[in-house]
Amino acid sequence: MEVINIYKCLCDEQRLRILNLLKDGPLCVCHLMEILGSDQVKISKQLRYMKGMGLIEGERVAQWMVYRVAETDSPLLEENLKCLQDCAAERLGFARDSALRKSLLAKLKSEPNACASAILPFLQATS
Amino acid sequence: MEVINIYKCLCDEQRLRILNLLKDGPLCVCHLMEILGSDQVKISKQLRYMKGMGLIEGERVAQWMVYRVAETDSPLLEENLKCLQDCAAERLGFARDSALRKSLLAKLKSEPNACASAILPFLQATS
DNA sequence: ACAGTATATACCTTGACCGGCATATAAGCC
DNA sequence: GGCTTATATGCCGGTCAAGGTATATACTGT
Repeated sequence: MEVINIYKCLCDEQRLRILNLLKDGPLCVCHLMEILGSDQVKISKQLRYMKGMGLIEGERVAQWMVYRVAETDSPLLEENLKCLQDCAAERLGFARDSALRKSLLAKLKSEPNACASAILPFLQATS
Repeated sequence: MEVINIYKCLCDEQRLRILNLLKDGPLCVCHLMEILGSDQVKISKQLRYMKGMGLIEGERVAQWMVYRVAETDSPLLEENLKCLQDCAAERLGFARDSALRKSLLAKLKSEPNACASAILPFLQATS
């Protein structure tokens, strides 16, 4: 995970919001679309970009792709995501996004659909 | 100091090196040119960019421009510069740059020239 | 094999930034 | 007012990234 690449990912608001969501646990594309209120192509492109930069990893589960923050030896990204939560949360709507994420996952647990049953095993770690 | 703007400045290696130098105290353009081994136009453009983003401030002293990291309420930049020193110093040659900065300032103090006598008052705070 | 869902990619246009070169501005010195 | 030094800006061509639209791929279920 190259220093410059980390910053290249962090310098876009949509990517920041995605990373803020993924730092709390993996999500699949359809969830990101719903939480961020964006369209599939835009999200896919940002994910591809960040994957190319080594920040995130994707794993296919049936028809879905589950993305997560990549394991790393550099504390830089982790440190930034933590710091952002304190000093920029409201500015970027992180709280709203995280709340949406939480209610979305809760709904998936209480009313599992196909997608939910496919990805829930990956989400248990994060409630 | 906008979060995104901070990251836009941090995602370029030359700008990172400049910020790493300025975090230890103000410098003028000619010193940055010498330490970074780069040419005047490139340096000036990067400084202008970062000034536009609110990361640094410039002050004219006679013929020279003295640049420093802007005062800020957000700890994000400071936190990153600190973190970079630990986790990316060698990768980006920070140590070499800082050593050059130190020897340059030492030389300015022992053999003051026109430039030195103009900017030394601004550098006292940082040894 | 076919249809449907989820996701990725290709192509195009636009805008941002970078490097190189030339030139302009600002200040000091004679 | 000219000359020099220090720094900034304008223009241009190249590259990279973003948005939009269309299309391709991967997987599932029948």
